[in-house]
Amino acid sequence: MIKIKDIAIKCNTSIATVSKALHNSDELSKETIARVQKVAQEMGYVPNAYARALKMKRSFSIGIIFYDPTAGGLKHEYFSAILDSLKVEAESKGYNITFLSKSPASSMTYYQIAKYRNMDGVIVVSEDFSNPEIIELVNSGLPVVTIDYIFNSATAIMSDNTEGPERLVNYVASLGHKNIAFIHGENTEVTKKRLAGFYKGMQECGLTVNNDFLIEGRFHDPRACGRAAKQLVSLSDRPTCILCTDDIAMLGAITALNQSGYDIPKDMSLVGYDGVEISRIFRPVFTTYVQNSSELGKQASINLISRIEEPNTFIPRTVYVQGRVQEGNTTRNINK
Amino acid sequence: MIKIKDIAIKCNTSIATVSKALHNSDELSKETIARVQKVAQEMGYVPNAYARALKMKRSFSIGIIFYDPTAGGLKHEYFSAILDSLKVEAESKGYNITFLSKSPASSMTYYQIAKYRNMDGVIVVSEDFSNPEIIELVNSGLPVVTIDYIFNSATAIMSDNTEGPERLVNYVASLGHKNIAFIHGENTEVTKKRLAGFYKGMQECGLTVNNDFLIEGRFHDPRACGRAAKQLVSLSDRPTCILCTDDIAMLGAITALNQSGYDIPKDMSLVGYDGVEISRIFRPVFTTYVQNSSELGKQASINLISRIEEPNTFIPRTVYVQGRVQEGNTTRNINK
DNA sequence: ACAGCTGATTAAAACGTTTTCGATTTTTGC
DNA sequence: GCAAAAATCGAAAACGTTTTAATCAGCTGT
Repeated sequence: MIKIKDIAIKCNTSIATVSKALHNSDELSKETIARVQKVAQEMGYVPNAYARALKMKRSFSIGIIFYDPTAGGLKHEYFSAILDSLKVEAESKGYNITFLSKSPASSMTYYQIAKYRNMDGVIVVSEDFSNPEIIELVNSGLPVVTIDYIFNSATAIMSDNTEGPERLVNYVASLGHKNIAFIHGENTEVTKKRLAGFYKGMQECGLTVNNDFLIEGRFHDPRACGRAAKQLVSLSDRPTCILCTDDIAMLGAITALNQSGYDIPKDMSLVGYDGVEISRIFRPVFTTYVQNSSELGKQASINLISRIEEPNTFIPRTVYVQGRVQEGNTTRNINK
Repeated sequence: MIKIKDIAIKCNTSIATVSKALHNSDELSKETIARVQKVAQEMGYVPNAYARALKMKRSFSIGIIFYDPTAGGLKHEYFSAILDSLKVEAESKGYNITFLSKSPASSMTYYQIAKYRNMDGVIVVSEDFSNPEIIELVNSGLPVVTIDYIFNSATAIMSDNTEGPERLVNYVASLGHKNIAFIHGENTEVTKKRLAGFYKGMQECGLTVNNDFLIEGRFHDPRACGRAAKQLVSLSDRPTCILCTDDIAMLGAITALNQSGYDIPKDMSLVGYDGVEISRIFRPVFTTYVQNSSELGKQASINLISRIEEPNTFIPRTVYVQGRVQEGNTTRNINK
């Protein structure tokens, strides 16, 4: 392992000079810089990030906590997308990503682990923000950005759960649908926001919400959604379009309705949520609301890094990231 | 940031003693150890991994390279699973995971990045092992484990692509199928191995391979698989069971055959490959070969860590990880 | 009473950097 | 030609640890 000192010896100069040369310091002559850099190159010098971090008190690495006790299935795709974009953005600014995770070996808290590993900041994606360790971390003063949860002391990046249903309703209304059903998720924050968006959209389009058309399903549960869909089509006064809990659940609705002899979208229009891969691959392509998870990750990085690099101008803020309506073939234009 | 020196001062002792006390060194008296640890605890001391790594020349962190220029869709789920299990295993041994990735900012190679960040070892998951940087890394002497590719200088963890089709054939043969078709992928290493497994399985079951039943599709391409499936059912002498390229592709076969009025599995048995989430969620549940990607990740960690910790006893080896047949409902027992 | 132990502690070097500040040389202005 | 200013360089401290080797006090057995 060749180090700065070795270069200094070979160049007949001091380590201070080598360090400066490698950083193109302007208090050195052009010639020295060139000479040192050439030798460094020839000797195959690679700097040592840890020594550097120790001195500079900056590691240029940001930690990511992905705490999901339930390890929910769909989460993987969502998290992958966030991780990917977050990584790309951070790397483009010279930061790298390391996982912060509790090892059974030591009993450090998340905050301690972050400190231990000299993280410049942390991005938290969690299912459970009431975890005391997460709270400790957020309040520790270490730069933190949370995704899909708002602490008032940290910046939060939120996927917008109201705008989605609102826009979907507007879209299907524009196709001529008036009797629109909504198979929504369990009673959670997300569900509340989506319902609010649904009502908002209906109102905007001058449509009235039929309470029989509002059914509670379960997130990512195709069978619950299939049952609910069957229930809806069995109504004497039936809807022409059903917004499903999410794309995975919608698969159940498609299967159930197909088995009952309904063609999608001829006999019933179906709308999903999330825009997972399967919604694009499946035929017919799903009409759905594509969560912009890449943007979530990107925003998380951008905001965390600016928090790190400009600590004085920092005020915690909340960034809402919008998705887009994917106009697929599971919805029929009934205007024609 | 409180450090060892602060504890030493408070304890009226030397930093050497504190360091030893924190490591329960047996050259210290029980009393000193207890006293120091108590004070450290009270002062909220957290060690500094970088300083430690600098001195010990061990960082207890392992790098992971995920190089996938095509960013293929399915890859996400596969990679997530590997990453997850690899992480868990490494963490349980006190290692953490950091992403090694090329930042546009600097022009370091993967090897240099690994060195720069003091990685103890690296796990490589790549689509393209001919990349010169990957080769440089593997030959650098740094502990490396590759997944799904064999270099003779490093340990490789392989998912078995021959055993899968072989077992699937055996399974469907046990259900009474004799005329088995195989929609295979493009002409790649993986396809060659899977075809070999297919032939092997057929032979074991005393079945003959009908060349009309061998069709080239494309990985993860539902439409190609759908077309191939239609072609197969249009044959006068048609198969009773079709092995599809993979689960995603199989979705296309299901759709295509459903549209042509075929019921799965009554009129045609279908078999997938990979065992992705959708194969479990979809109804009917897919009969498929579940790749044991968790085991891949786990083995990668185990082997890398033993390579790191016992460098003398190291010999590069290849570990094959088997999957299992998921007996779903897309295959019919035609014995009955 | 003394050589030799044992057990507990610590001083100091080292890991590979960055950076401050002083020293030395060169250039500038007049 | 000389003082002042500018340019260039280097010594040394610091970042937070671990570890080797040395010190020191208190015992042992003769």
